[in-house]
Amino acid sequence: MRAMSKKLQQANLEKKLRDFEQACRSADLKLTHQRLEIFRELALAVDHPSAETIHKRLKKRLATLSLDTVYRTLSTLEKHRLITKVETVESQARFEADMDRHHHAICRQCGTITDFNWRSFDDVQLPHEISGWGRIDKKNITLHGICEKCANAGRAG
Amino acid sequence: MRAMSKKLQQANLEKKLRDFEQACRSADLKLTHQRLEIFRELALAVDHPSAETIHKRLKKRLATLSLDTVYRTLSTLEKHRLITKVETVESQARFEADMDRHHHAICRQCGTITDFNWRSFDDVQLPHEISGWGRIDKKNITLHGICEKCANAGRAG
DNA sequence: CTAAATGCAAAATTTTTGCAGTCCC
DNA sequence: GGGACTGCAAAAATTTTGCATTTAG
Repeated sequence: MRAMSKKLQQANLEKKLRDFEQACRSADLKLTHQRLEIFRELALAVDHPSAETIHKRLKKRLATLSLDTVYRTLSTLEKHRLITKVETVESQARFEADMDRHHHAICRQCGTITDFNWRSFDDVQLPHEISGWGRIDKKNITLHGICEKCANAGRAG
Repeated sequence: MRAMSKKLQQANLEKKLRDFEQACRSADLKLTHQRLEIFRELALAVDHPSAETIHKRLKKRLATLSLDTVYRTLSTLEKHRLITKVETVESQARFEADMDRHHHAICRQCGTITDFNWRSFDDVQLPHEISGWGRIDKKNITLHGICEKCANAGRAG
């Protein structure tokens, strides 16, 4: 849902990686090979992968990478607010490296999570009913439904 | 966040239970003691409990109730759209029996999930960016932050 | 009666942890 | 070199499943 040229995507990824390295230094996190690759994989992914999925994908390049390192790394990066855990209804946790304000649409058929922006919503005031609740850090929308691809596959097959 | 008199709450619960029994009959789900009590516990709860929490609470009254029955029952009721799994970032799944449109505020300190309504949001049109995504069944807002109670506790202690 | 539901036990899945060795700074 | 990080293995936490028995309709 976010059109972007290949060139721009590449530049974007490189900036993200530079920012990541900087953030690790500031936070006294060591820039290990595994850590860097896990972050890069997540920054590159558009499907909000789980720890297991990231591990599976990296195994091809990093044969010795262990699943518990992936878990530990994701947990560390989340603690330092360099990545986010996505709120879902699934049993496996899913992650993203995009820390800009955005929202999610989840297909309950194929599980794909798609990002979208909604600037006018981001700035709107919350209803009075919840105004006394406390300090709000984030307001996320999650759409649930059936994506176009699955809807068509259902009709076809 | 939803003020309601005790009397109204009681009448509400009774209606929910009647509707539940009716729905079970229509769906050919047997009205077992356990099933009824699990639903009642969830309908009564305001904190969106996990399977384990429901089990713990019911154990006092239903000493023989097993945790796997709670899991199985919640799964069955969710499949029949009589309850919902709440989207969270936690590892334990949390449930609710309130099937009316509403939204959630989650405290990342104490984990409490609070309901709120936002009718004007429910009717608003989605941004163009996501309009071609597919068929949308639900649009949920989740607020993340620190609830008033935890904020005060932090300041005090 | 009969199909569905329960309880028990065991397994599967997902995530976390202790420890010894390795690697970044 | 020293503390943080990794991999291994084992454990913990969460959820699911097979099967014999019980129960609602």
